[in-house]
Amino acid sequence: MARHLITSAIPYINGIKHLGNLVGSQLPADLYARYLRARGHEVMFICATDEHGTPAELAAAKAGKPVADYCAEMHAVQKTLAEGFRLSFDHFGRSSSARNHALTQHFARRLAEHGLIAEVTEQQVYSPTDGRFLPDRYIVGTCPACGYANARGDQCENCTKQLEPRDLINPRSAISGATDLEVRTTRHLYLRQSLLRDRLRAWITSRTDWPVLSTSIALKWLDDGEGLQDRGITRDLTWGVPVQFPGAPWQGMEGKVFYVWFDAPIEYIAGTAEWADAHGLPDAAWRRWWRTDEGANDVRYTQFMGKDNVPFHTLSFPATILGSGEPWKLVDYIKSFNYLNYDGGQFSTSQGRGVFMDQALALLPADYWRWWLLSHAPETSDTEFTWENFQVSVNKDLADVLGNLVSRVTKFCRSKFGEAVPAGGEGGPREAGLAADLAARIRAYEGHLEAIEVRKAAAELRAIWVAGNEYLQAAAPWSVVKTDPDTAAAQTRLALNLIRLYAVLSRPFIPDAAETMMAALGCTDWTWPDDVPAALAILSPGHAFATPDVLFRKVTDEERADWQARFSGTRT
RNA sequence: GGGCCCGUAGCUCAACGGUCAGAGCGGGGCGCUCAUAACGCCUUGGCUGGGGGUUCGAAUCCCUCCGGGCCUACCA
Repeated sequence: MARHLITSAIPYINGIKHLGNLVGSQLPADLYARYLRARGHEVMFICATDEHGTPAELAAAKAGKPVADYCAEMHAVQKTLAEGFRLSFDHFGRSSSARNHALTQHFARRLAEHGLIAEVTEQQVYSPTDGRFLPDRYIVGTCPACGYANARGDQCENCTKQLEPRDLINPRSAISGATDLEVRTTRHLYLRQSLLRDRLRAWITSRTDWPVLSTSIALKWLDDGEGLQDRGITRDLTWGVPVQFPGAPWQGMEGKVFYVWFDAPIEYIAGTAEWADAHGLPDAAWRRWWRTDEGANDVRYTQFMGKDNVPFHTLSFPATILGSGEPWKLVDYIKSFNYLNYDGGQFSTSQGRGVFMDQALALLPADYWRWWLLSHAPETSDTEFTWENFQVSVNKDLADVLGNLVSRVTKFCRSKFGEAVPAGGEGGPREAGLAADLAARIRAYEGHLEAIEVRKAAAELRAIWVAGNEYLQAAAPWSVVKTDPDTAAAQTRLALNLIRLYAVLSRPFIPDAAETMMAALGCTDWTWPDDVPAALAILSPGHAFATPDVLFRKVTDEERADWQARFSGTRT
């Protein structure tokens, strides 16, 4: 038994996430966590909401609510949706928690003590009308290169030219439209991560087993141009972790908070502390996951994230950890994902394009989405969601291959032997062959899950389901029963045990259906099939079962067309 | 502008520089009748984006062009 710490990139607070967000971190992290638990490992799976930053403040203002209230409400919404998708977090925390405030301030102080914090005075655009400093992209104006009227201060979306806010003609606030912008002097803390460049490079180049997506992005940031740049870690905002606090090694930082990307990854640690608090456990309970001097030496830490998050997890956060000089656990493996596109374009939270988590659950149960998303996870390149593909995949894999298998076996048994595992007969070469075939496939399935090869694992699981149908077709108990009832009974007994085996194996992907299968069999034995022949004999003669309802229904052409039309525009 | 990733069958994807480039879906045929008109078997289908090069051997390595995507440090 090993100990696994798993974190998913924490979803931003300003709204409900779409399926692309889900498949890019939380869902594959859940698959991995569920698999490792099934194998008997000790798992700590942490996620949270990322609640700070300008967009949260603006979203709250738009909703007409205090930002703290808005975040609390949206956290509750996201927590409910996570539960709806059966994301098995040990704790779903909040980056605004007291724990994260304390830890973020702790790390900042430690970094300062090691000479890794610089105070920098700089000029930034301020909008008196909005009462806030404006990030570059919140300043819009006419592009000096192409004349596009709504170019952003960081880049013109029309001609893709990189811009500075001062380049814009007739600049105005993207929030209020105000034009009375002024440049003000402000002072900020910078993380001197350039000083850690060599240590970071040594660490990253030693991670030879990471996906190329993870390492190539990190190396580019380390070596591009003048190399890794120092990074501002504070902002002039009100909602966040205060920079000025008792014991802070700097002065005059009132009214400033830490940058969201500084405090967000620290929430992985703080979220584990929140977990301990929620269970009334002492600090040692969470520190044994994070402090290598307090028991975390044998922990394997895996992070899941979309490719846009990679720089922060390979550079900024490790710089924080390394720079602290304290024995905090560094990540062992970073699994990063490309993007899921929607019907020829991108999913977009800001534009309301695509299918969002709440909408998806209103259409179909979580397992349908989990299966499609995981079996099509964008591991090597961006992947496209289309309704046709979704319909075909769900109907064929879930309804026909797995669901119908459960149905044909239980109904056949009910009609010929009654609703109990039949006695009599014994297996022969065909049954031994099936067990051997399944054993080989299960070992391959385990290998793919341990390597977090999500699509390959899904394909192998499907092949395992298919093997059941192949066996039934070859054994043909519906024919055998006419002349040799004992042999048919043995075949049926094996087939019923196959359902139990499939419930165990499928649970990481489709937890609800797995529970339904197991419940129908009146069984609670979720033991992982290390010994396949033994696993195929757990349900013994006389064990009663119930013929379940349709496990997965099919998506009709009418529904597909309806959904396609309904989700073709933007969310209102 | 710079960097990275991707381009393989109608579709979604596989293939440590090494048997004939493989699966699933779709198409065609056969079988079965227990089952959600479900299942199984067979079959169809590719100049691996174009062009050059390295090599005994290239989907794989190098160059170049074309197409798509992402990042480029103040959105997160």
